[in-house]
Amino acid sequence: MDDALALSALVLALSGRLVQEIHDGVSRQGFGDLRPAHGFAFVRISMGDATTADLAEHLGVTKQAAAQLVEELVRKGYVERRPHPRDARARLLALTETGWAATRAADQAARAAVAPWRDLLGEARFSELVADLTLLAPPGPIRPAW
Amino acid sequence: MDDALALSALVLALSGRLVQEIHDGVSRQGFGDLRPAHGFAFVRISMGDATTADLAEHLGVTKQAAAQLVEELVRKGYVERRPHPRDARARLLALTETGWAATRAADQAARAAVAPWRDLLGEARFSELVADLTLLAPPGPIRPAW
DNA sequence: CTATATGGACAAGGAACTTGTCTAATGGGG
DNA sequence: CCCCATTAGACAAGTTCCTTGTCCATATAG
Repeated sequence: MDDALALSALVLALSGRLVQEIHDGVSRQGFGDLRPAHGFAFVRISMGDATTADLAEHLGVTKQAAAQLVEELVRKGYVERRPHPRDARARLLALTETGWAATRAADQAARAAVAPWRDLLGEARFSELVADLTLLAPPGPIRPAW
Repeated sequence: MDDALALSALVLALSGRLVQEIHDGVSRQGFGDLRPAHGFAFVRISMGDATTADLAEHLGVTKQAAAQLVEELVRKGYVERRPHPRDARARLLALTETGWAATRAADQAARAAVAPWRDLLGEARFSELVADLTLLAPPGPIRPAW
């Protein structure tokens, strides 16, 4: 009956370790100046058509906080600001080649972190796990901390 | 093949929403002055025999940061410092009755957040999910952010 | 054309963490 | 029994990241 309480603890524990391992993997691949929160910004920016205000809503922070984060990512060479085709106020955000490289590094680290799970569970249970979590997945943006 | 990448995103998304829902539930039950990070401190303190240094290691922060967090929780009435029976330097941390009440509120919020998952998956798949995640669960402390 | 809303910049403040230093107590090895 | 390296915790200062508040330029509805 208290599966429910245990399950919430398991998800939190698993997520915490996953964040840590992805961050470590990204750092080891030469992107030591990125923190977990940056990854969530990359997710939104790589989707395209993102302004700073869009990013703020995606991350669940104020637009000033998003603007500071963008400024940092631009300064470090991961993101560039391009003019918006239909709105002279706005700037479209885009990943630079370095930004895409960091994204690939994060993806690789995420795959490496999850790979042992496939071995532990076996192929069948692993696929079921993916299917189950897909059912439970929230519709909204991916907010929290990696 | 890219189940692995999808799975890591799913775990992060699920964890993020879980943290948010637990925090909201705890706030609604009258503990609006607690933040997600406090919950992880409560986990360690409720296990007993915790000093500030123990707490720091559990949370993965410096002992100064842990000391500030303890000071805040003491000031708000959730935690008390008791003399250590065998070490005059150290102080044992313990939850007050208010601290236990907050812990119960968090447990209830966690159960409420997970309850819909049981309905979505059905009893059999839900039990399998708990079993699978138990296999994958890291041995160490529950670190991250709720 | 005017009124309101929106994207973004600028500035100041606050919350939570860090590093650095200090004192007092502990506990192992001579 | 006594050093002395180690450890628990307090105190102080600095950094980082986020907030609130304000402003301007542009967009859009009526």
